[in-house]
Amino acid sequence: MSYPSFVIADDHPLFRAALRQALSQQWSEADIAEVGNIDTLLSHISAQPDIDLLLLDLQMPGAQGFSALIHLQSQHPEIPVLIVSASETPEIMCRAIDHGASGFLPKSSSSEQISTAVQQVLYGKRWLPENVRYQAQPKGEEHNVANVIASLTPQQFRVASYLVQGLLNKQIAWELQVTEATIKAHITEIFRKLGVHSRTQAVLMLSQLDVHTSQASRQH
Amino acid sequence: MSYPSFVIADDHPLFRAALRQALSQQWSEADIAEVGNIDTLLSHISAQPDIDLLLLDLQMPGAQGFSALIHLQSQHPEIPVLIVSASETPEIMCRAIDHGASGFLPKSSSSEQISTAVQQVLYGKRWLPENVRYQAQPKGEEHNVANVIASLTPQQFRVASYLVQGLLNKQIAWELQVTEATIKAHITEIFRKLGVHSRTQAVLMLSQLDVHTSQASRQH
DNA sequence: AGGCGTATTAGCCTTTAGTCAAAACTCGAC
DNA sequence: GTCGAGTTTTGACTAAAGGCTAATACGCCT
Repeated sequence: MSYPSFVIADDHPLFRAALRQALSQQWSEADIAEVGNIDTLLSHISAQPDIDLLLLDLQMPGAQGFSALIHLQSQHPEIPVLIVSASETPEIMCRAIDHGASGFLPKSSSSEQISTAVQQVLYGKRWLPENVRYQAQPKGEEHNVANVIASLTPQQFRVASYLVQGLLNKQIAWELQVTEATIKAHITEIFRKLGVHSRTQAVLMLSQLDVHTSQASRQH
Repeated sequence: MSYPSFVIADDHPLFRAALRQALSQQWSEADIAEVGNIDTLLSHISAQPDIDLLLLDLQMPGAQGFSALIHLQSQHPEIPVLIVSASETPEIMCRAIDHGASGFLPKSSSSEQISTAVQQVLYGKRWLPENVRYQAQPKGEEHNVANVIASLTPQQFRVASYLVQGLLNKQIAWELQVTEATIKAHITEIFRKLGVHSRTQAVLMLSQLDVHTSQASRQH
């Protein structure tokens, strides 16, 4: 692994650049890719599955909360994921670990801490901030919803992501460049897997996995 | 102003470095200071009040929300402040302007957009992202979801409660012993007060305030 | 080759959602 | 009392959602 391959998934170009800078100091020959949304991330992984570490932001356009992490773990369980997030609460960190992340890195970390964390995760170890110790979260309804999310196909997952952002079928169709009929077919299948019979109930279930920060739903 | 003086106030060392990088590309001779908390910022301003522009993060330890901005504006109204925040909602941007900020820059901005914004603010102009137009907040200070809920009439609140449980209009009508048309009228009014245009977006907003009690959505 | 799952789309139909204008009902103020 | 603002209610109308069947295409596996 003398030339590690990294992927940085974050919607802030400046922060991506900063992460790249921190990584390239330690691994000068690394292959570092940057993506700004989930769609691009999924496409990139499909085209180039040989990834040593994915640095993933929890708050990204196209995926609320842990849904992207869960989906990635089911589709590509061999890729280690280091969550990089502005959230600092131990609860969110442990939930990320529960959903398959290899580590959690607050965005307030210094360049040195980032290097340390990445190195630990590359060695196969788990990493959390010094003051946090892992503690399994009580598993309840969230676990069931997580299983459903893991069972969604990639395209179904994209549709679900837009669905839980409050978009209309017509808008989702435009975003994914398909017709509305296709979206309806996917949504019907998502309902079946979730065990619900209306859009509202689906949104309520999926939004359980949201990291409850302070984000308003998208306006259009 | 051939040698402008900047102050970057953000609690993320990596992001501070990225901002410094973006600024020094345009203003190679600039005097750029970095602070990571409000106390240091206030001390720095006292010692060195000759500042051309302050780039201020809204989420900083020592000052929740707009309090730091308000305080700075009252103590040093002559210092232009460009808010740099992860928040992307037009409402927060306009509230920042209302509290005296000279501009608002989402953290998702590119290096070029940052240069443009800083330049505009240095020229004394106001700056907002392209797709956002300034609009004074009509509802006074706080227009959050809690306030909207407080403004609902009793019947509207009942409808909202059933709405956020995933019930269909028909089911709500049955529960409240009125016709479906009545429920629809109430829901339209709830949308207006929430500022949304679809049931899904309303549910997303209202469920933000849900305590983690009755998670399971009701089935028919 | 054939089978299997995924993705896409169409057409047709029913149900649900959402807007608008307009009644009817409350309840305190004058 | 009655005036009026706010609330509650309703039907008519338009848009969106959702079920159903069926067809095409792509890749993957044995």
